[in-house]
Amino acid sequence: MTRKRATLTEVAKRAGVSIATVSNVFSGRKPVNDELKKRVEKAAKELSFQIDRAASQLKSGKARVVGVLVPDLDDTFFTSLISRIEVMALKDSYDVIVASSRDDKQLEESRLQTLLGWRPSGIIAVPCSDIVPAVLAREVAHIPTVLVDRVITQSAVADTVTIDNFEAGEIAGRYLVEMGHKDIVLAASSLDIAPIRERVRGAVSIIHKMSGREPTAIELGSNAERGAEIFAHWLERHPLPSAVFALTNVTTLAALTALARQRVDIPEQVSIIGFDDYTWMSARKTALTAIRQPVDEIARLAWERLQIRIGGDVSEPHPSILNTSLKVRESTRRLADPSRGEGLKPAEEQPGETIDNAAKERPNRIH
Amino acid sequence: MTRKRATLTEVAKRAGVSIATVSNVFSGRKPVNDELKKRVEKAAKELSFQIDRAASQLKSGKARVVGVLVPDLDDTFFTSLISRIEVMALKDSYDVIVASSRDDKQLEESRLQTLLGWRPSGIIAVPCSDIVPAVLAREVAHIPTVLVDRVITQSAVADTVTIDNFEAGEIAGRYLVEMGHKDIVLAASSLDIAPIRERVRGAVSIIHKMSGREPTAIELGSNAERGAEIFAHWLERHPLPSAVFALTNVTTLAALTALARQRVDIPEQVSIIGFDDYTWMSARKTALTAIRQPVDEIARLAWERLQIRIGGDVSEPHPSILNTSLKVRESTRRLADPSRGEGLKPAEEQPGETIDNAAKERPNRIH
DNA sequence: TCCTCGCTGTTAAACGTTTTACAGTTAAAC
DNA sequence: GTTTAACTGTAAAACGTTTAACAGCGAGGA
Repeated sequence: MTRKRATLTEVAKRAGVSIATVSNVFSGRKPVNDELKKRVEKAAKELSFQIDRAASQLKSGKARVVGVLVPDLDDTFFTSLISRIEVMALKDSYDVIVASSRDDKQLEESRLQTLLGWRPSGIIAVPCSDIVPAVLAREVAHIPTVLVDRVITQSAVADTVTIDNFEAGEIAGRYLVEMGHKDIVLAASSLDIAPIRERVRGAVSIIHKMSGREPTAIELGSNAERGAEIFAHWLERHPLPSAVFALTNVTTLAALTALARQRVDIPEQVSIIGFDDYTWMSARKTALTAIRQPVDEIARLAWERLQIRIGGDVSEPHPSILNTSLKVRESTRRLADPSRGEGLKPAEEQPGETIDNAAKERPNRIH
Repeated sequence: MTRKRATLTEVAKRAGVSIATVSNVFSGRKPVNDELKKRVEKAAKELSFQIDRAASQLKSGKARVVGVLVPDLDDTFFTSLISRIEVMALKDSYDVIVASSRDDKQLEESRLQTLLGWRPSGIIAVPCSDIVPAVLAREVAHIPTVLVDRVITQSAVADTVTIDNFEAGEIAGRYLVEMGHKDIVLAASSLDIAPIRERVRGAVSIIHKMSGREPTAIELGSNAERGAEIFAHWLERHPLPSAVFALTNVTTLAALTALARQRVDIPEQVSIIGFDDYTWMSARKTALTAIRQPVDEIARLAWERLQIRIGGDVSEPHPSILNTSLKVRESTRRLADPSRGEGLKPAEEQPGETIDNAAKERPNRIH
């Protein structure tokens, strides 16, 4: 199986040049005579030679890898983030090492530690809790780091890219109240997660301000199936709310599953706003109205920040905060007479219409 | 930013031992006196030292990385594969480098080439077409390789893990015919992909055998949105079929989206069988009946084969073929009188019931 | 003609580990 | 009391690159 791979030396010998020349041909650091270059390339091809990254990295100290850590590789939000990061990484010829912390603080530390062993050019991490991993906090001065999504912007020790979670809560809350909803349930994953708390705060505050009511927040965890059970259980012992606002894509799934199991009609009996924007949300008779996170933008910005840091920038940690938008589709119904709890039309807006807050001031926005 | 990281030598100096001892403490290859070990560990912690993988790998030749190549990091099937592989990799303390070929044969080659540059312990690849990437074909003798999913088992140059695609087609086809469906559409991604052709073959053959009818196969590509448009367009110029069998998770989404846009009721007007089994499929009023691929099993087997090869096994390429099952839920309706094309009950089986072919002979099955 | 310069190519010294061969020390065996 | 064996620790040689430093050699300027 393992006939040893060709080395610089062998290629050099075969092409009748020094190893430095071969190295130059591959790295392009110094010009090489055309005729020699041809010979080297021929020899390399014949031996199917390829630079050994370990050796290259050891000597040069440069890595051309980034480590990406996420809390869950089964969560579409994180994988779509990874997908986009991989695209930009390729463009700048970096490779990507992925690791999942599985929402486990301890595993997070150890995964980060091994990631660091690669001496990567940088780390993009979605922490699994508010508190920045100790490894990262310690190492942040030595390695470019960007924290994404689950972060408290204020206290950050590194660059961050997040959405305006409070505003996301507000947008959904406002829309729901405007549609006449009063009895609203907030389907959170876990209130231990700062961004989730922010979304709740945003929704609660605007709902209270506009309607004087207090929405109910329930925690469904970060597993859809279990979340569905919890929610179903909750539904059994409470009167049907008129609307549900799911705060993550997983709780969206959980709520939808529970509602479907109990044969609750959407939006006739219960309106719902989901979180994140995925194809399956439109692949239904009553397409889902949802808060859309700008995943592309998040990934782009994270990569941009990382490159800036790799480039040697040592300025203060830079927080980027992006805005979400509401994709209005068909899962929220207008209640004609709020007090009666009954209405006519499913939704006023055109399906597909977007209520975008893009025009509003974007604090800390790059450019 | 980049104060240099501590090295073995520095730790050794601080602990007052030789670098060999420090190395032994970390690798555990040779026993080290407890008192010394303590000293070394203390020194290491103080310097927040961590073995440099590049150096380690260069010297030892062992990598503890595997490269994983998939055609699309936005496709849940592939990411769930990666998720499971990452779990097993961690268990055996390997790291995972991911790369996407974006269904581009040329990119596939180059991604594979760079992957190889890491001198990984092995490669797990989902090729983007039938023909095995040239790099891999050339290198397969030197590096443990497992090909997954999109593979022609017979001609494989390396270990393969696939599902029985023909059988998957048969299962769905048989079920549909048994439910009284005759006018069936096969929503394929691309007939250039061997497994898809097999699924089509399986469905066509059994449908023909049982009902004498020929289903129509249409190609929707591997992008859900575009697929939806193509299918919508097709629907406009053809009479409604009584059932759709979607052959991939993306075409499932595409078909569902198109059907929803045209306000077609499922299963009243059209029955549908999807592919793959994801949470969103159950998170709907009429939960989706679908062919389930055993993703866990696929990942487990792929990893197992890889480990066997890494262990030095040089026997003939080993094909593993897994069986799929039909998750019967609510999206297929029984047609009472096939000729009339109208029926009564949505489905005979209990929702959630599984028609499993597990008991059948499993060719080439491990164990 | 001599000197300098630009252009290419080479030599050789690292980079931070792993690992072999060896040395020293103590315990067990005879 | 000597020999052996069992343990631990160390010195030093790689691993395959990158990258100074340097060398050879025409050409152009003085």
